[in-house]
Amino acid sequence: MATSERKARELRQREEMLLDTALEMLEKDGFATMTMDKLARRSEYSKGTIYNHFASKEDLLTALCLRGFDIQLQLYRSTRDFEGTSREKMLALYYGYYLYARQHPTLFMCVLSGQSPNVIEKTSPERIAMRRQKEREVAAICDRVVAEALVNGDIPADRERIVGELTFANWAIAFGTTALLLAAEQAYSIARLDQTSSLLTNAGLVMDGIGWHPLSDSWDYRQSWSRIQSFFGA
Amino acid sequence: MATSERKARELRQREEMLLDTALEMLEKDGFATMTMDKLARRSEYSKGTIYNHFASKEDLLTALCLRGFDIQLQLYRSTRDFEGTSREKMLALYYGYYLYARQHPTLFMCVLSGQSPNVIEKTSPERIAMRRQKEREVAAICDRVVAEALVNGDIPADRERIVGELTFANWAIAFGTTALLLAAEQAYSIARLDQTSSLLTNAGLVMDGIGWHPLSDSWDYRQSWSRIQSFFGA
DNA sequence: CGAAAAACTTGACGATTAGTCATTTAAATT
DNA sequence: AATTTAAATGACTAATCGTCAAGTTTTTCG
Repeated sequence: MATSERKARELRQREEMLLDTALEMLEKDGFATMTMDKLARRSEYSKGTIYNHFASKEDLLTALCLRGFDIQLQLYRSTRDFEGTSREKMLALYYGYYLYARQHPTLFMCVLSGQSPNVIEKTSPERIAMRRQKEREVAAICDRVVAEALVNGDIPADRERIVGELTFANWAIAFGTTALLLAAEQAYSIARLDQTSSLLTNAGLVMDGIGWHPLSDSWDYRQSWSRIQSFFGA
Repeated sequence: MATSERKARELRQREEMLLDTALEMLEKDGFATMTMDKLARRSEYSKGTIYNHFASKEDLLTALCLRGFDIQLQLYRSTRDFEGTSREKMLALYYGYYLYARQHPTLFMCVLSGQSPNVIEKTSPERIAMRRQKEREVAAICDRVVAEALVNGDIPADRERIVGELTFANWAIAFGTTALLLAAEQAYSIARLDQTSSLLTNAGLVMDGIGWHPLSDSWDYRQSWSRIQSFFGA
């Protein structure tokens, strides 16, 4: 059945194209003003066809969330080649997260609002499952860095520390800082330079709090930060 | 002109009533399903009258944000009478924030989504100003606790530390932790006990990272946490 | 190849929704 | 009591999501 395979591939390609278009509209005008009718018009397919791909507007939103996770994952995975201490590797993840949020603020917000019950209810079970899968993949990458640090002894094992707990703490400060800065930037207007600086500061506080060596008073993390920046820049 | 005063008072009362009703509907069904028509029907006023109070649905959303800030502020202010170290006082603010998010998850989310450009654009300038004002009040309460700690010497002054920076770090971890837990609770189902425990942990990490004395290895913050809990419970 | 069957596409349509505004109703003033 | 002022109303418009019967294309198979 070569034909059916080709069909499936074409469907997948069109779905990507639809998501490209939706993303474009989204990046330009936000989610509220992106309508299914406009998407139909711009993609040159009918609304019915679009509803063959997405069960609802919320299902489309979740499909975009998946893209968000993919971007995040790609950035995270690219840090594999980054050389440095375990703490620097974690810092690279922070920076990747920041880049993702900066370059795709709308997707970043989608991932957040896509968690609300109202969206989940109207999303197809398949996509919900995919979302969970990707979330797990993201968490796994952070877990790996934390686990390495625990094995190395970079994080002291004297207090009973669970990997998931430490990952969560880093995730929470990264998310909290990024989300607040992003929101503030949109609402008021905060300089971009202050943003990465705040993130570095907050990341440092949590990792110092964990006791993740080398601590910030015995290492120049501003320099690490620059190194990470040029790593991603290259 | 006693009559016009009475008029103004009646208007204000009705507005509160409308917000009560909207909040009820919101807590039950979420923002998307709360419609102005339904609000009109349930409040037994016409749509036109409702639009005399709120310039748009987004304006109503912002009015609800203001309520959220009021609840948060009330909880924060109530910690004035809480006796303890400066770090315990900050911890009490964390707990107040948690209570606010727990008891009014929808308002909590409103405050977040109410920052989006799309909402702000459609909100009346007066309410935007009120929102900013309340944000400042919340920040001021945190700032006061941080400033006290700096004066006390509970936070070491050796590194140059700015009050706003430290407030922001605490805010970011409190917000990040709470928002992620809340979202996870709604999407999957996470026990409530783990939630306050995570918040205590994360708060501890940041404050240890700041070097906020007494550090967590020389103080039992679980006990402080219980004390705060019963303080709010009373 | 050609006809029947299966799969897919389409856009008009129904049901809702945000927001407006001419009309009606109530209140205040003189 | 008449006039003026202010406020409430809900029918109406435009826009939106999602559906589905009718039409079109593609595949299958004798």
